[in-house]
Amino acid sequence: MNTTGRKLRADAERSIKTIMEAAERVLSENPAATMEQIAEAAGVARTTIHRRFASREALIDIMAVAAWKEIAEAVDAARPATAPPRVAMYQATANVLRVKSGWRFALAQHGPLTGEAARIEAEVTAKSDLVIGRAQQEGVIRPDVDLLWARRVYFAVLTEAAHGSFTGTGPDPDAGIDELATRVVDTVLRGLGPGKD
Amino acid sequence: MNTTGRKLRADAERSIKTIMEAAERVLSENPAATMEQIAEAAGVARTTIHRRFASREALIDIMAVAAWKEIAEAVDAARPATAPPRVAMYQATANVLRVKSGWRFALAQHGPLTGEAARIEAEVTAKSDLVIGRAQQEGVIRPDVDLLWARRVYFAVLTEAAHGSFTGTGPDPDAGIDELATRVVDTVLRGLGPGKD
DNA sequence: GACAACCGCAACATTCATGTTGCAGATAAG
DNA sequence: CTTATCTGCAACATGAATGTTGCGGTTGTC
Repeated sequence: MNTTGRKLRADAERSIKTIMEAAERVLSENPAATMEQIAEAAGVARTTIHRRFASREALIDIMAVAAWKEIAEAVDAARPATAPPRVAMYQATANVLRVKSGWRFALAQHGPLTGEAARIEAEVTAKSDLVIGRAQQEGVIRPDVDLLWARRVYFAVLTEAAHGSFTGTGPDPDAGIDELATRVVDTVLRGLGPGKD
Repeated sequence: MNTTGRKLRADAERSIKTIMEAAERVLSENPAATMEQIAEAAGVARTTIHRRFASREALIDIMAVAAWKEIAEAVDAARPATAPPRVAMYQATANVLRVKSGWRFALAQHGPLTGEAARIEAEVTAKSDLVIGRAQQEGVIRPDVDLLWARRVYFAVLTEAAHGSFTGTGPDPDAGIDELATRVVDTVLRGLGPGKD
């Protein structure tokens, strides 16, 4: 396989991309799917996968890194350190939902992450905590709320929202995502109950 | 193995119980654990497991059924059809959290459930919807909230709360659970933000 | 157009989990 | 106490998935 970062030919790069996309598709429906099934879905021979990825584990790890990089970009694009907390939360939620729809498997927790992926995940977590902390300082989150709990709840609802309901790229795929993001932030901050009665 | 419901000897029943408990322990830490590892944790020979359970799949399925039965009892004990919605929600949450702490693996989603377990899960879902629907009628949940979304959010937060934080049976193991249940219901209904400002 | 890289295919080696069988000794039940 | 059941152990069968290698043909690259 290719451990060295040597320059690859164009068709090889294409194979890698095709394989990772197929793997994501197949594994998101059946995490125990075999290399054979992935190869078939990708339209390549099984040996080609082994040529490009040292092992099944390596393939999954590389997918996780790629996915988490996109998540990190999605969060950064929401300007977590500078934008008003509410805006940052909404933006990050929408961006992350978009990324999650394409990396359902790679972003699912398969035990604790390791290596590069773990590092990026930690970065994302830190940035999330930053936003949540700023949100509390500015009164968007109550002062008595534990921030660790706040993050866990936010992640849980975000992940739940990402399940299903990515039904086909209709006329405007972003409309659904934007609405979903609004609902996530709204639910986490206001809850499901009435304000005061 | 034992397909027929014949009367088993006391030691056989004991084995079954021990195996299921060990399986829950081992599989909750590593869902891909082998029968060998489960047998070792249970202190029995691997062949004994196969004597009591037709296959790995059967073992897991039986565990799922047992776990969901306990969940169903936990929900029923909260009187979902008659108790005031807030009370029922709180009671069900506390009861379910207790059960979840002992059946982490068996209650995790391993693809859609089948057979008996699926039936019980559907029952539980129906009763949850009942409580949530009554909650909305009585104004505990806003009228504009989609009930399917409400259930999904509630389940997501409940599951999140069940992760970790079952640290040892201290002097009063229920104190932690009760506090956790309060926090779950409070978070879902009030959210993390201020009431009005 | 020449050369190197890449792919499909077939064949093989290896490892590992699952499930079975038979038997000798232990243990519950009546 | 007698009998049927249960367990551990050792051995075996099977099947499946992973990973490797070599070759002939194809496809980028310069």
